[in-house]
Amino acid sequence: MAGITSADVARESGVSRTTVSYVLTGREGVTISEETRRRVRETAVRLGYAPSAAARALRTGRSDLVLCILPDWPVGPVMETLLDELADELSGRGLSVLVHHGRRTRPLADLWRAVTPRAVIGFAPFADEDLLMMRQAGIQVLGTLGEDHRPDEDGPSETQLAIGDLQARHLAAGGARRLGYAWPTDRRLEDFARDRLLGVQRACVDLGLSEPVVHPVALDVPAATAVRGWRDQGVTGVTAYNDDVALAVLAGLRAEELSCPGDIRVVGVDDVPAAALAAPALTTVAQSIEVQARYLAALVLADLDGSEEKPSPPGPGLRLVERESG
Amino acid sequence: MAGITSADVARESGVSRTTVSYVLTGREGVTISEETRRRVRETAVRLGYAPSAAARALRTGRSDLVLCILPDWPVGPVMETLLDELADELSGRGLSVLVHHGRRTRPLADLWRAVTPRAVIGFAPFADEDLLMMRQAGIQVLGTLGEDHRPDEDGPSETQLAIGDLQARHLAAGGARRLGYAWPTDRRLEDFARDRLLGVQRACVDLGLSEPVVHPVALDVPAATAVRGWRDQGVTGVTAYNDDVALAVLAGLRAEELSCPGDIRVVGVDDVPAAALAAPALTTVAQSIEVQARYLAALVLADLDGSEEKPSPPGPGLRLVERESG
DNA sequence: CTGAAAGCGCTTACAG
DNA sequence: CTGAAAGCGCTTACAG
Repeated sequence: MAGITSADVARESGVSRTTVSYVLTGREGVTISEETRRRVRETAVRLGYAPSAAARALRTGRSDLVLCILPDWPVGPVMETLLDELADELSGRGLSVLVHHGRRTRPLADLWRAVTPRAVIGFAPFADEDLLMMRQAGIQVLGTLGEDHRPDEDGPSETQLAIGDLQARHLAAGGARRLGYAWPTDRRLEDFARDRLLGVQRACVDLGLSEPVVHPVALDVPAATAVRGWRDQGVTGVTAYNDDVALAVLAGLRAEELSCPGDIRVVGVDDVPAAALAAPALTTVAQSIEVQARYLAALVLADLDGSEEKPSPPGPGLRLVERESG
Repeated sequence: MAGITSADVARESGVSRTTVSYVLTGREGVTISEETRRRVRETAVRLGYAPSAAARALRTGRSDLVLCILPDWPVGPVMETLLDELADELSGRGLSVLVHHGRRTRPLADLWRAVTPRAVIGFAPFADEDLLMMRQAGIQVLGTLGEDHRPDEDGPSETQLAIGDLQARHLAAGGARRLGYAWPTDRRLEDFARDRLLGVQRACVDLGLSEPVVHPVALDVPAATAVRGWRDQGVTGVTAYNDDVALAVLAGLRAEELSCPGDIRVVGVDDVPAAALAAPALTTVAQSIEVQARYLAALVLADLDGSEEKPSPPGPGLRLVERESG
């Protein structure tokens, strides 16, 4: 053990542990001479003292960690960016972001008990029981589906609806009268996919188009079957669940020797790096990750500061990135 | 606070906290009646008792967490899979994997102090100082570049060399006499890229080919310039740093209206999902993630069990996935 | 076979 | 302005 404790710092500086603690935690309302403060801080640095987080957590019941729980499906580059941004925003306030890639193999409780985080951010829904326990333990719990912050609600997410809506309207504006929806075969994505599809469906109703034609699309193989289906049903524009699905659709189009955008146009979601490099380059809906990250960070910090008023959620911040595919 | 402590369980079960601790940690060498054990365990479950990890960490100086430090560049789906597998392997032994996406904004020490992990796995090199401090604190530190486990060494990684070698030999076997290397423009990837390129270079020497022609390739735009360069220099086979880079090369080929594999063949690394969907489908070198994950897990568990002999490292486990591009 | 007690390192009322 | 002391919840020699 390195084993440099606050007692060591106290002894070296000729003060009590109380004073060391006051100085180092920057406690307000205590008057300690500037001279003493400097001496303590200097000694701490010199000895390479870092407070035991375990002891602090035990004493205060709280750590400086923010725990992010990811869903059990591969999250992709967009989520990665979001987490990076979030970590950046929070590190300025002494908070560290820790991520759990959540195959839920062990009870979630084991995890947050072990971490005693200040806040838990869930990128997948929590079980009601977990939610309750964490709240009882005084942990700030943020749920997020897309950017929405409301773990308790069950209705479709506004953002997901807006994504589908934007995709559909773009294709309709380009002249498509009959749309297809490329549905991910991965079961774990169903919740998101449902809401996005609903957005497309509502837009179709609104625009006087017929119901979108849904075909399942796997991610690892050209979506030839789905493409043939759409072709035979007179579909000229396909909204894909996300860019990964859209890539499979484009591959299916090539396999069936249909032209894109000539025969069928395609629009994805996420603007992953591969989208710009696809054949043809993929038109897609991008979300402004920075805005989401800042909002999440603001939520955590507002709680940290004990401020009553919560920051107001940003809009969906969607942006259509127009390329060649649609 | 939920606030159910071992004292509560002890009182409810009519035993001492000592006994509760012995029963619940499954301590060997103590004889406690089966009857008592059952009663304690049952009470614990009934009360929803979960030991305070902070207290346990303070007392024992160790938690059940394994901390993974990622590099500050986007890691992609391969790393995600690796982390998932690792978490799976370790969860069976009561260990939870936590990931830190490492823009090194705060000192690393703050992080591991706060987590008191049992082991730290670095997917990017550690500073010597951090390494020393963690070791001193009794934390098991594993470094990994690719799959190699040797944070201290400086020479090129055998695995990275082998990747480049395999790429080059495949293209040469297909008839290419002059190779190109697609070098990532992202500075943070240089260490890996250098070793992989070195592997290609050595293979070229070995095969009697001329030096590979290196061109930088950005990830967000078709690599038209690089492609023109290779064409003008008579290159007929391009080894790319990874699949992302290869995708940009394929896009550049299309932009320059060169055929692939007809004019220039391309081989990537990683076998990301998008590789199979590229135009043309990308030939690539895949690593066996499961094997790496198991090895890493075995390393952690060997230390946990205090076993002297370390598991022997698996080979690179490379596999050429042959598709249309090369 | 079981219990009383010490102690991990911190923070924080409380007393000077 | 500073210090002695309690206590967070656990584990673990040690004594019965």
